[in-house]
Amino acid sequence: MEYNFARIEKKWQDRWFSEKTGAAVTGSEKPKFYGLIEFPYPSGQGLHVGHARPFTAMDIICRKKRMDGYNVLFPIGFDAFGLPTENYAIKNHIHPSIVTRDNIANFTRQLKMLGYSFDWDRCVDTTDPDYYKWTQWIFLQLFRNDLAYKATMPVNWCTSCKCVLANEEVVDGVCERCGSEVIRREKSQWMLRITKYADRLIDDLDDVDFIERVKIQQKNWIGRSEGTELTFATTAGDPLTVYTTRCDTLFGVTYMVLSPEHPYLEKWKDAVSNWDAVSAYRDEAARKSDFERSELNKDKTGVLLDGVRAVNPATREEIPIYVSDYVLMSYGTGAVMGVPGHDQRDWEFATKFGLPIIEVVRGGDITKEAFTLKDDTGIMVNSGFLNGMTVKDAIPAMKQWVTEQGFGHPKTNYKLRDWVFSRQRYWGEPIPLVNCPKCGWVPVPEDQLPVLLPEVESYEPTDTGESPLSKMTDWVNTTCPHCGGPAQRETDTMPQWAGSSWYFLRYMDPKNDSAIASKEALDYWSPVDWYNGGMEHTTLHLLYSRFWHKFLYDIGAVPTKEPYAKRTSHGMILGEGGEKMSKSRGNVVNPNDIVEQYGADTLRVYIMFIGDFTKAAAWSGKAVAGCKRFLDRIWVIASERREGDELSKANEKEVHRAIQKVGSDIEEMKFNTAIAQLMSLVNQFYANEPSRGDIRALLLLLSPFAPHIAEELWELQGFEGMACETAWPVFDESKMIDEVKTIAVQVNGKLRSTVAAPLDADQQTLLELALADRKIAGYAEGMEIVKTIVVPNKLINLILKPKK
RNA sequence: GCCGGUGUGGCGGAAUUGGCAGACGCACGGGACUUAAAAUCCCGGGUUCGAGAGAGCGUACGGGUUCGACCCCCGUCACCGGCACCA
Repeated sequence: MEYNFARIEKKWQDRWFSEKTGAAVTGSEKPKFYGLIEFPYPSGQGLHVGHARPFTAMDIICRKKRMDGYNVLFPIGFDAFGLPTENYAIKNHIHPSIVTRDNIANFTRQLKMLGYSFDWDRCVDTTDPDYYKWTQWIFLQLFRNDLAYKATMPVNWCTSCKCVLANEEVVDGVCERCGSEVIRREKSQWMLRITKYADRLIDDLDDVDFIERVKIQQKNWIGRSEGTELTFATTAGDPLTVYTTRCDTLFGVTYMVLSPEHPYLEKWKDAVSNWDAVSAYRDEAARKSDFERSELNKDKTGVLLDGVRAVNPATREEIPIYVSDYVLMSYGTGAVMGVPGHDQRDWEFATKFGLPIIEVVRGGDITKEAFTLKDDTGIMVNSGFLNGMTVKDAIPAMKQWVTEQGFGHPKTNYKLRDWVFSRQRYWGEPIPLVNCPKCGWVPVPEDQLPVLLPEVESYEPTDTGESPLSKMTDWVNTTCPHCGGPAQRETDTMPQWAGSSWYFLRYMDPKNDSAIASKEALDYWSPVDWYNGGMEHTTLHLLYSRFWHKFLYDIGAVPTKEPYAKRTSHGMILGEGGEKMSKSRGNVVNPNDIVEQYGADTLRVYIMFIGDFTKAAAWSGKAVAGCKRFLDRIWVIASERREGDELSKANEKEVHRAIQKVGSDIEEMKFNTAIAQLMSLVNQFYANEPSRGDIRALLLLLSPFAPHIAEELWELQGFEGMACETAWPVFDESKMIDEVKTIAVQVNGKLRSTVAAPLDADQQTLLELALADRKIAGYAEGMEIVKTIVVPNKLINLILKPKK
């Protein structure tokens, strides 16, 4: 009989979906396991082989967990709001909701074709009003708790998408999505106060099992730094406050710098004698994008503020104040103290402007570059009461001094900024607020949610930068929920990150119409036990969703502080030549083609065998065929009716080892070596005819990886039920023992021979066996044994030296 | 520049974390079956020298620790990812 994968895969998928073998049961007595993958964006291109890697991995884990007796929640959904769909809709004059519906249908078909054991009854779609009702509800809670606010600020503006971008969406000065230029633009935007959660987002990482590089990347992104705020008196009267992490260098401050956006510039206008030059510099800086301003190795530029001077509180000396765009308004206070001896940027500025450079930490050569080391090697000099101390001691000493003197105080700063939450686009969740001339911003009452996205004629972006919704006057004009007077709806929509910030909660109870999910479901399923996803989401989705979840925890809406107990990450699938897959390179592999040619099981096995799951891996068409060959070999050996329900004597050792190895490899995401182990087992069966019991074990081990062929062979062999619903086999360590061990024999640390020895042979026995070996005897000739090192059951190393 | 990561045959990758480097697969070579080819099955293989038994050299490079190092330590180089005038 032939291995007809197309027929078999269709047959078993129909059966799994009709019998709902992937269904999760809220409240079951079994232990629960919640395995999560990042739900896909349903693009027009359809499923990519890149999706297949993490999806197959988590499917294998979840299938194994079910066999281990867990009540598994393994859900799927679609993150369907967003720009590509909207752009496609505009270009082809099809409504985004229709584009979305078609794309979801296509994705669903493809996901089912790969045999993933999702609980399809829990499928969510972020563009479904029954879903985004709750996205809007969460926004309203944020608003009520003063975590959403409107602010006019310079924002990143994509010139092509005609839309505001979050900092995270700007990559190398261009739009992450379309690659167009991003400029700065003043706009009034809804903001979320993620910065209020900065400390908890860092500190609570200690309580979760995330891979280390995710934790480090999140910490770096949040960028907490412990420093000091210092206040300098000025001749203009206004005290000037700066932030520094090196208050120990205060005696070395020889000038001050303000950012071009610093409010004091306007304030000091009359006191500044060269205002024209200052004003011109400021205007020039304003015209530049953030990217231009921060371009690599740019020469320092700046202008002296002629007429105002600051006073160094430590030395009491007057020092000049400059304006320069190397100081950012958005970090710290927008002003810095210049310490050219011990900060490289200050050193460059001082060198260019001929400012004095004072050494206050000994250890470097400040005529050549700034000496920036902060460790114990530096000793304070030219620094009054700090002289002779190490930098390490000087920092707290200075902190204490400035605090006592009233010049400053300790201060923590963060690189993290608040989250720009508005988008001037159509295809997103409407922000459920009404602007009333009398009452200000008023939330839409919760019983009126969802605020539906209105049907519009044109959803094209406007040149003014207003949302397309602003043209819908019927929809925009409404009454104030508070005073009943005429008012206007907010026309901005939410960013794509909104719907994905809480979707894992909705899976727990997806049809609930009175809450994001029932308390019972939240208590039962929380937290997500294992979340696997891409590293590219570490500082966006993963951080945003942790923020929302902590907020929901604070208002009592969810039972855990953290949403995800464990986070792992997979490597990218690259094209055949090791380059990123892209349409322009023409190296994109379509899963449909692979499934058609080899079947879903082959694709699943190959994508897991391709290499280390955590590292990038290049596609190989030849190697796919090798995996098909592996399944063919299984078909041949397992489709034939076998005798004997026990494991065969010849194979039992290898079977037990495989049960152990495959099981532990799945837990550790070492899928490639798990499959290698299965291949070895099949090779073993080709050498020693397997019993029916041997085949049974093989099929169970195979079933998470290649579930269709495993079920078909399971049925052919006449085993009961379905393999995917059978318990994972148990290994017996005592059956895995070799009675005879091959022992490596080293002479002076070099491998010279191997000998066969009984299990657990002692040193004396091993020594005798080694010396009985012809080659070793040759080496030992005329030598004496100085030392013998034995690693039980592994190795004996003889240290020899010539006899005197 | 800073923070992470990686570097092993012709190729993808293994190595119980200090104990026989190269599992498993791809590609390749040889054999069996076949009129022939494909498919399948069996065998082989790091590299150099050697007819051979065998010996030397081998985990990016240079040192070190150790009876013993792909693994630990110090230094260097290359590539990948993230951040980047964050004071």
